[in-house]
Amino acid sequence: MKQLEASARKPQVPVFAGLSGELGLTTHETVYRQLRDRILCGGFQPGEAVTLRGIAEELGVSPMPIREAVRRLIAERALDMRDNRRVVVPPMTRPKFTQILFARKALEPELAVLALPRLTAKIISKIEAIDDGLGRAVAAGDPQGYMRGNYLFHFTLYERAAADMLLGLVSSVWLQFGPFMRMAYGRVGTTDLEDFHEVAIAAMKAGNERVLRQAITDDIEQGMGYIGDTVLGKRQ
Amino acid sequence: MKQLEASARKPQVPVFAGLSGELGLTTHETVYRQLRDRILCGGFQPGEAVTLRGIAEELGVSPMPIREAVRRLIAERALDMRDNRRVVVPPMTRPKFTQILFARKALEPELAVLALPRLTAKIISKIEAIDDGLGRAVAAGDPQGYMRGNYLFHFTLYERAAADMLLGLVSSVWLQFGPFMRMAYGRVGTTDLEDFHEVAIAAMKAGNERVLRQAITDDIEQGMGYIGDTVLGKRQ
DNA sequence: TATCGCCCATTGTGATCACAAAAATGGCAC
DNA sequence: GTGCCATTTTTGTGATCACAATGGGCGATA
Repeated sequence: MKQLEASARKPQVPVFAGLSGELGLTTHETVYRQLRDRILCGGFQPGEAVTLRGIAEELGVSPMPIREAVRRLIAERALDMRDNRRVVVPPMTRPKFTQILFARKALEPELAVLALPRLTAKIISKIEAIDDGLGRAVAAGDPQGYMRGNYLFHFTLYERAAADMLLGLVSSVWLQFGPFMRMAYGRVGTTDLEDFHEVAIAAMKAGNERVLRQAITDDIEQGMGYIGDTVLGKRQ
Repeated sequence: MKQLEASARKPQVPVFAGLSGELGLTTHETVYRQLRDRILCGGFQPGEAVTLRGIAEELGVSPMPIREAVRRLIAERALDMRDNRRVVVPPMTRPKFTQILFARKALEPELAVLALPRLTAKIISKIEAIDDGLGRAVAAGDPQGYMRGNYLFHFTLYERAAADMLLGLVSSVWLQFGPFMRMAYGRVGTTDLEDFHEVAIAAMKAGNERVLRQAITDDIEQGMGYIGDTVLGKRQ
């Protein structure tokens, strides 16, 4: 069973209304967002193969928009195309992990500091609400909820920096370690971690640049250290 | 006149032998590299519209591989798709310029330092040869030759770092200011600039990490400052 | 002459088909 | 039972067609 009846060509409207309520989006844009969300929240396993026709059938569209969405994710290094033209969720390696850690520490604290003077009380309380939900997800043992909350916490802040170009770089970096957060947080509890998010929120309220920068840096080092130790083994 | 005779379907071999001698490459990969090279070397003007069918006819292939190549370049922010679905070479803005400068200074010196212990005498002399050619291009008033040489100088070094993930980020950054180097270097002579490449090469030979890091940083600041002042006007 | 509205060309999007290569499968010999 | 080769299936790639929307150009009207 393909989608619909086949042979009768579907009306090729550029608006995709089948999956999400958002109108005005192209099909491949919707597909892209779905795949991206799944990667960021741990919906794929590292090493898992991704086939165009497979995703196409799963989402009920033709392989064409899948091709474009996957091609885009490959460009962002969220997916990897092997020499045999097979598309897979790339595995983590120690060198790659080291580079990701460096890039995060080099870019994200700056984004946070750029956002700081542009924060409003409303945005800060929104971030606080996200952090509360994150805490509940941890307590409930819900790794995907935790990952989504963590992502939203950081990017709700970073988006306020109005620095699209840097945000794009950081998004690409996050897409590359998404599947490994899942591996790390899926198997162990996370309640024993010190919460630098609280420190960061306090710094936002106080408008303290130095403390915010340090809190984000600490959060990155702690989170990535935890992921690295769990997935790749203790640092040598 | 389309490509070949049309109506007679072309044999859809995944190997593209029409444009470059490199075999084993898909058509969209070849197209991607061509477009990318043109962007990096100033073959496009900022604001210039890029149409799928236009490029397709120009290169003598169907619009399909163009779609994938353009989609990839959009993901790397080398091209921009407007709301009207028109694809253009994105213009430069002061905020974007500031972000690019920050990202370059945050990432490229590190790549150079990572490459340093992995450099061989052969690689260094290759980089020296590139720098010589670059000097000749400047003397000959050949902006595209200068841009290509400058690109090769930096990336021949960076590639030795064996840090693919960081290299990908930096590549994306370069793709975003490529068209503006052209605007800057196309209209004014570049002979009055101090040559930090020489300093960098000396540091490579001496294995001096600190000097190399500083030389790359200086080169970035000088080059970007020149581009910024020329294209965007003096800094306010 | 200036401006508004209509028509047509252009362009991106999605679907479908054809093809080649790689992977998976099955059968046959030993 | 095991290993190897031929066949089948799966998968990415490229081409072509159909469609909707945007944009430009032309003519009519005030």
